[in-house]
Amino acid sequence: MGIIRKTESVGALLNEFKNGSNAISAITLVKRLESKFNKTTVYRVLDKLEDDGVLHSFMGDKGIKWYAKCDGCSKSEHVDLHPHFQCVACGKIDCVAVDVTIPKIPNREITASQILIQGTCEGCTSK
Amino acid sequence: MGIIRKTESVGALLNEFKNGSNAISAITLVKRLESKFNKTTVYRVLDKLEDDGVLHSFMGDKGIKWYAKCDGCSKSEHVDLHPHFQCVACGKIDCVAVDVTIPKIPNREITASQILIQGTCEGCTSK
DNA sequence: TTTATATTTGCAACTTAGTTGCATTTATAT
DNA sequence: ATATAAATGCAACTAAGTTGCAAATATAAA
Repeated sequence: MGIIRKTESVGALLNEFKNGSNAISAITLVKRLESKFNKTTVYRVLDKLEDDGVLHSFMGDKGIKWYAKCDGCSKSEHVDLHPHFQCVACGKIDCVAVDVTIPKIPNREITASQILIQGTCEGCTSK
Repeated sequence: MGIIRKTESVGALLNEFKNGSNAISAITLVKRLESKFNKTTVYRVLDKLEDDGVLHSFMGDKGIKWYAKCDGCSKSEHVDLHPHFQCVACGKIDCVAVDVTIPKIPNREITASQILIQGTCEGCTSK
């Protein structure tokens, strides 16, 4: 069950994702907003925004949950099968629009894939 | 720093990975061996076996750590950049030997990739 | 074979990320 | 204006994994 009411917390979270295609970890959002909202609320609103197809989530390298704005997702269908890129130097993750072809695997039916590409981002390479 | 002594715990853990290319989650190993070894020991030995290139680890879907036997890894170089397949029905994960080509991304230097392919395995499809 | 010593182990306590139950508050339709 | 379902805050909890330290043990040296 997604968002039903337009509350302050929903606005605040959407605002965090307003600009940029960067992903933000759940725990980062909890910390950023902890003066205004309880962490339970943050986790719950993130959950609902994902249900609604507004955000999508995925697991980062250290077992923590990240969220990013959906592009072309709807309540009924999440098309966020794009890879994510994590800079091993600064830790930032963003969505990348490249297509990665997953080959068929004998005797398996593939329905989804989680691809985390790791390396160094532009800012960190030049340092 | 990898394994230095051949202790009972090392033997027990290696034994768990003896047959099959299946991955086993750290927490599963902790539970399987909890009558014989402390969980701290299990986590530490897994760590060392990874250092030695005997096992490799990766993150599963729910933020938990999985281990599998390395194939062609050494202490100095882990070549375990192969994808893993997780059955969404039974939860089992194994290493798959397919090659997935990660395209170059502008302004990023790619050093590694974590690919988790999800779907249904043979056993679960036929049910 | 004994001894010295560094490695390994167990234990308890801790950490981090996230979840749950429940009472209170609040947005929205009537 | 009010009823009511949804949203929130709080505290307590869970699950996976980590840390510090004292005790035990594998291995090399004598």
